[in-house]
Amino acid sequence: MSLEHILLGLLREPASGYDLKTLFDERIHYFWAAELSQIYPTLQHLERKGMLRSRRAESKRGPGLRLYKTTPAGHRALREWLEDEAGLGADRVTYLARLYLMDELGDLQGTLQYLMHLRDQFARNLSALEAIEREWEERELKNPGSLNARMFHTFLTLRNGVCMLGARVKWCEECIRRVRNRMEREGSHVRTISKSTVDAHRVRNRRAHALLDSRDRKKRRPSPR
Amino acid sequence: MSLEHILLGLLREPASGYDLKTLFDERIHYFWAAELSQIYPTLQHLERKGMLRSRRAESKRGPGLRLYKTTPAGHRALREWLEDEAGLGADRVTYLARLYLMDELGDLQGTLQYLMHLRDQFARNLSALEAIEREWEERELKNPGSLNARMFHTFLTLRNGVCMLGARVKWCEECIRRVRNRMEREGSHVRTISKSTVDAHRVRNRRAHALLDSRDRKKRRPSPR
DNA sequence: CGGTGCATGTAAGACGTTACATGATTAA
DNA sequence: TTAATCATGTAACGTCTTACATGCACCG
Repeated sequence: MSLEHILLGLLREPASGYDLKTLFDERIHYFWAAELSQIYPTLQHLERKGMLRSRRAESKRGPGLRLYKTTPAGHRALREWLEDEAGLGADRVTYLARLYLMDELGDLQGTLQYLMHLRDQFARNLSALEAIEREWEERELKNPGSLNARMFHTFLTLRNGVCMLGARVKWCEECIRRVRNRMEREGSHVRTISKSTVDAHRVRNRRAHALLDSRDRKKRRPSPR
Repeated sequence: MSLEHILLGLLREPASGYDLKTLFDERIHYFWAAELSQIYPTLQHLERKGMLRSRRAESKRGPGLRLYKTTPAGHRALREWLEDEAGLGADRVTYLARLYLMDELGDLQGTLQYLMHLRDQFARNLSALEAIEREWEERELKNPGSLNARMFHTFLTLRNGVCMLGARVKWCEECIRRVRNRMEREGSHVRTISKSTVDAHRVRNRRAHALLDSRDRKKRRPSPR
C-alpha cells in the first residue's frame, strides 16, 4: 500500500500535482497525508510505468500546469490491488506510543495535560468533520439519491472519521477521569506509605508486571495468549 | 516520532532485540509494529549515540544474548521528547484508503465483501483485547491498587484499543446496512431508468461532486481540462 | 514593495520492509 | 529428523520527510 495506489484512484479525474496536494489536505488528510515533494516524483514514476498519462495545460497564474490522468493500464493495476485479499495495514498511532511511555515523567500531571490536549484536538477535528457531514446530509435531503458511487464511498470514509473521533474523545474523557481518580488516591497515600513499603509491594506483584516486562519472558513460559 | 523513542522507553528494563520484538508482537502490535531487521540496527545506532548501553549475557538456547538498557542520557532524550508539544501524528489508515477507492470496482458487491471482511477482523482483534482486559480487571479486583504507573499507562492504551475496535466494528455494521440499502434501491432502479437518464442525472448533480472532484477547484482557477 | 498563493521540481537523508544468511537448542 | 523457537545480523530496496530552488501573479 502506498501513495501510488491512491494517486491512481484519484486520477480517474484529471488533476495536477498541486490539485492533488489540495485534495489531500482538504479531503483525505484525516486518513492519509502526502507532501508535494513526494507527489511529483510519484506521478513521474507512474507515468514512466504507463499507469498515467500527462498533458500540459495553461493556467492564469504561475507556470504551465501538468494534468495527469489514469490510463487503462493504470485502472487495471488499481483494480488488481483492490481485489486481492488485503490485511488491515498496520496502523501506527503516535499518540498511543507517546502515552504508553509517559510514565517516564514520574507524575501524572504530564499525562493529564497530554490527555486534555488530545481531547481538545480530537474534539476540534470532530466538529470540523461533522460540519462537512451536515453539508452532505442537507444535500441528500434536498435531492435524495444524489450520491453517486464515488461519493457514496467517500461518505463511508467520512462516517469513519466521525465515528473514530467520537470514540477518541470519549476515550480521552474516560482516561482523564481515571487519571484524576488515581491522582486523588495517590495524594492520600503518599503521606501514609513509606518508600520501602511501596517497593516491597512492587516486588510482590512482579508477576503482574509480566505484561510489560521483557525480563519476565526470560523465564520462558509458553503461556498461551 | 520513530522507533528510537519507543525503544528508549521500553529499555528502561534491560532486554534483548529479540525480547523487544516479542514485546512488540504481543503488547504493542495494535498501535505500532517493528521488524527485527529494523530493531537491531536501531539499537546499535542508539548505543553509538550513547542513549543505550549493552552487555553480553548467556542464554540456554541459541547464541549469546545482548541486553540493552537506557542510559541517563537516553532518559533525558526520552523525557525531552515526551515534554515538547506534540501533534497527533498523521495516522495512515490503509483500510480507509482502500475503501475510498473501491467504487472503481463498479458494483457494491466488492465493497460489501470488504466491509464484512473488515468487520470480522476487527471483531476478532476486539475479542483478543477484551480477553486481556478481563485478566487485568481480575487482577485489579483481587489486589486493588496493584497497578503501578507503568502498568496504568499501558492499561490506558489497552482501553484505547478496546474503544477503537468497538467503534470500528459498529462503523462496519453501519456501513454494511447502508450498502445493503443502496443495493436494494439500485436493484429496483436499474430496470426502470435508462443509462442516458442516469448520465443526465449525474451531470445535473455535478455541483454536488465538489467535495471529491479536484475538477471543482476550477472555480479558483480556470482549469482547461 | 512584499507577502501569499499557484505551480513545478531536486537532493539528502530518515525511516521502514523484504529477503537473505547463520547457527544453536528443543519438542514432535 | 525435521520443524519451531531462540538469537543476531546484513543488503537492497521502497517509502516518506525536510530543506532547498525557481518563478509568475495578484492583492494590499
